[in-house]
Amino acid sequence: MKLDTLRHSASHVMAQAVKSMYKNVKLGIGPSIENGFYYDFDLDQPIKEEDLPRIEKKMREIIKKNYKFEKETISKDEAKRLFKDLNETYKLELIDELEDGEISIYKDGDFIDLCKGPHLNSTAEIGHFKLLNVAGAYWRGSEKNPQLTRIYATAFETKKELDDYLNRLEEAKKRDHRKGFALGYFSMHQEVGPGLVVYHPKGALLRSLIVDYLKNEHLRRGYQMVLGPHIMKSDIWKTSGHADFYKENMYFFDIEGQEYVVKPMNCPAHILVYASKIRSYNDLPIRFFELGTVYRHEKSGVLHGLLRVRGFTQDDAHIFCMRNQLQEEIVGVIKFVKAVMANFGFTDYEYEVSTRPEKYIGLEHDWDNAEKILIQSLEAEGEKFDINEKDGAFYGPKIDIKIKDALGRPWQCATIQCDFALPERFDLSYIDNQGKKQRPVMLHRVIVGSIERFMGVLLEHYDFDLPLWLAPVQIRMLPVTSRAQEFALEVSEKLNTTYRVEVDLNNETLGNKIRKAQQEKIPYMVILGDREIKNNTLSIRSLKKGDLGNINLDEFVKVLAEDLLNRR
RNA sequence: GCCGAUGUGGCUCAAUGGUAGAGCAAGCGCUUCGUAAGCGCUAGGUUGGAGGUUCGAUUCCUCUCAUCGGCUCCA
Repeated sequence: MKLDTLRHSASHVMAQAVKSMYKNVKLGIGPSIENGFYYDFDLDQPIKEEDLPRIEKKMREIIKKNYKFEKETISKDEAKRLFKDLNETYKLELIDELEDGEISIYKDGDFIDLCKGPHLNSTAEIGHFKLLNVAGAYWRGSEKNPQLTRIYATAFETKKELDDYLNRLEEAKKRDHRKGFALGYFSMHQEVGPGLVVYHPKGALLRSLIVDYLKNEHLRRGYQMVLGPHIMKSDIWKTSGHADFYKENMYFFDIEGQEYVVKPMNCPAHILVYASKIRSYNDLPIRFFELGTVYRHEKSGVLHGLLRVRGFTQDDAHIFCMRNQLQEEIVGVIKFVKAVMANFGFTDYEYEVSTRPEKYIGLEHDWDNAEKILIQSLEAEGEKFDINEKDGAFYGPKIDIKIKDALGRPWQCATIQCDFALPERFDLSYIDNQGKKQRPVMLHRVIVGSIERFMGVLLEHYDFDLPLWLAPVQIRMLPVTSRAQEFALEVSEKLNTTYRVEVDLNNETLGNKIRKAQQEKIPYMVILGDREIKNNTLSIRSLKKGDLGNINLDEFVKVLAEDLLNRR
């Protein structure tokens, strides 16, 4: 039995239950999805989360009655009459778009739905299900359409599979990176504004570790650092096209009658550096890198912790090259992404190629060409990918790379975008070996994407238990009694030239200090008491492995050095 | 932006149309302790903000801000 079939049948039963419990319900669609299913309803009154158990109860009654799922095929006209009688206006809209000929409907008990199937034999075969949450969703995914009430749910054949899935959801909730607000990483404030992050010591340290690493990796791969101002006159954004195509996301303001923009992207400054002198084909490719902080006016409803914010910093670079260098550059970036991500502990990727959208600038021919090169680059790297039709940026097609975390959830981080349009708009050129002016091609690319988002993903991936090189506090000294405090400070002095060390001088029991260090996910605890003072050794406790026994300082330093190399 | 929900001390949560209570955290004191919570005391809140209803609002209503679950959008 296919899970999809089971879930889709469960969605019919859910619709059946809702229709029997509420008046004037109109049905949207009710497909099975990756981890469950949903059904959309147009209702007179809202369904609330607390109503879900009642709907579940009704569903169980329906399942118990063991209705057969019966398929019937009728003509398009008959279907129209049938769903008109049922007052299912959304279904009528769907029927209108179906080809003429036979249309299939499914019945179970008194419930009829437009549906191409397949279904289980009867409702009793629906295994174990759970309604999860209620949400608003636009009819057919367009914000111009009315908003329906969507109930998300899931179903499995066995109770164990259902419980396992619900446990995974719990686990994901426990790992929520927003715990970092309480753990001293960062904060957001009503009075500062939504989507704007304030970094606290741990967060600022983690951020700077990530940023330092990225800087070094770029420099040794032939990127040059550049830096643009955070505000620029709107003129340059008119040239770039952003003032037209990206307007609703930009912050405009006025200075002495001049219109300015807080930069939402870093490309214009990089382009100005490129254009600042005559470039030879010998100079290409030129790779400009900036840890560029940008501000984008994201709609209030889309903000989400660190994963979607209004002010963020990108590890952004623009590569200017000749057309015949494009594929090599793209392959280089793909390799770069994989190297960086592996170093942070991510080894599972998903690739998507997004093609020309409705709103675009540039020539159709260039778009087609660029799409071809992106696909060839992925093939050259032996990577599988999906095509995301019409989802490119307005200036060019792109490859999006998603990393999968410890719980198997995909996160969009890296993106590689081809651009034939901006070089045209800014009249960029290089001199070829014939002494003639040529137009370079531009690549926009980020590796981790937004430092903010990446930190959120990292924290959830590791459940705050960061690898040693990224741990804000690497070692905490725990003196057992006040007699050991001096020794603890002494050892700390020796270690803190290389490592981030704290000494817990609180008047607490050892158990209490260990508990706190464990909760704060500090990788190494060094326990010091009379025994250690006497033998001049350290009692090491590892966050993950527990008591490692007594060793001397040199041996501990070796353990640390070893662990630092372990970047997974 | 849209649909729905939520908003109580630093954190997690309780309570009520008659001006709020606990645990953790914090401060002080006692305790000097061996691998995940020692004991006691103290302090801390104009219940997100504004307005309204009421003799009286934190509780009811309206607006607003923020957050959460989604949709659309996206790094």
